[in-house]
Amino acid sequence: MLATKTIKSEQTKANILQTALRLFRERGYEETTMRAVADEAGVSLGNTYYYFKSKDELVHHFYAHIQAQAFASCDGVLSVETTLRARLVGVIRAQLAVALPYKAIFVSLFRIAADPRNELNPFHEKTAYLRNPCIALYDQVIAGGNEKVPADVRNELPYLFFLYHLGIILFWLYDQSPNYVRTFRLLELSSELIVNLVKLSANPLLRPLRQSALTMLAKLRV
Amino acid sequence: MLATKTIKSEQTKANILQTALRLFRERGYEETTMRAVADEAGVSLGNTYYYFKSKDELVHHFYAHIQAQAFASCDGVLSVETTLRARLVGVIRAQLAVALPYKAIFVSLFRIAADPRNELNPFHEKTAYLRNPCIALYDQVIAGGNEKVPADVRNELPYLFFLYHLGIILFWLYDQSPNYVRTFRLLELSSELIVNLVKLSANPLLRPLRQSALTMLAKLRV
DNA sequence: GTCTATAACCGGATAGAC
DNA sequence: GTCTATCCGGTTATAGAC
Repeated sequence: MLATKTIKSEQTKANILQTALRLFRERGYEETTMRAVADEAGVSLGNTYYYFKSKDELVHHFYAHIQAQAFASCDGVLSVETTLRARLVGVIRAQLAVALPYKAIFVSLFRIAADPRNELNPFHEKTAYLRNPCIALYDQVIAGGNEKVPADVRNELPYLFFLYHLGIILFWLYDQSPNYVRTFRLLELSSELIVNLVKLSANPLLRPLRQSALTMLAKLRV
Repeated sequence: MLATKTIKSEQTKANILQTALRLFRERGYEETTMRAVADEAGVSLGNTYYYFKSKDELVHHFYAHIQAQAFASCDGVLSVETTLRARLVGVIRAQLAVALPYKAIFVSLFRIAADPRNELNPFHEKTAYLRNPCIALYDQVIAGGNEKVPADVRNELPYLFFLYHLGIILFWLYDQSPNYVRTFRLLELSSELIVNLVKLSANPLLRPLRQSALTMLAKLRV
């Protein structure tokens, strides 16, 4: 009896989620009303809210799904590329590629995740489980590359690459160009700049600049 | 007769706006309902919409109000400071000082203004009336400073400073430290870094890096 | 033709009955 | 677990007063 009920509830929940994801895809996020999700899933509005306490929560399930795909795709890149730049660009490209078909939904999600008070923002402790693997990914990016990086810079780089990757995503969200050519252009050009800057950071001429940059990062660390 | 009516309507409009700004301050943006604005102003909901066709429009007035104050404050800075760094830091400090008492409102607005599709976002054409004077301000910052800047860099710098200033504000929105000490620390340290980078940009050794940076900016220009 | 007020719509979210 | 009924707030329609 209990088992039957549990199974049924899981089916209902899965049904609602699948319906919602389909409608998000077909109509976009804002155009998908909770009433429409309930109707199409063949349940009541109240029941939909019983399983998902907000419309946002439906989007977060979708987001988690995409994340898993993206990380799998990055593994492929890291096992092939050997230069720092190719690995960095490859990983970001792989993540973008997975997200690309769902841009409209990511834009909507950003609205929630950008809120500093929202526990889903990319710097909140509650999203550390998402952020830390991502930083670890950029550590792998550097570790497997064949460039030498000064030790002090090397320490900060994974987190800086994580920030860089957030920046690219931010740009993408605002990018209105066809096929997001501007985003990919930015990625190509800025990654070259960044990798060159990393290489140059070992140069004595840039030592004072490098020192004050590292000091700044140290002082801002929480 | 006509004049009387016009005057009365202007008073009504001003009354609604002042009430809205007060409530935004007291309760925040999302917590301020249009019904509350109407109630507190002693007019009907319909009348509020007669004068302001959306809640966003009230926000535009709020922005304009703050910017006018901020610019006045910046004038003082620009007539006193002579070095590029002091002018840059002074102008950003002045703007932050004006915005400081309204942080709660800015945070709640950010959730809306961060949305690329929302007309309140800082890159939207509907906010050009705020953005362009701001870029012009940073042009003044550079023009009145006694540092020499290579002409090609000089061209891009006002917009880059505008982006930098948005970055500082973004950091501020997330900053939970008492009196926003982290934001001011970031401002001090990063501005020094940036001004040093601008000075170094004239150095022949950095010419390739500078060139590719400028090329990137040119290619990304819409 | 300028202004004000009331009622209603829409969609996200909740309460409480069964 | 599921429903119906309802709230809530942004927005609109409309009717009419001056």
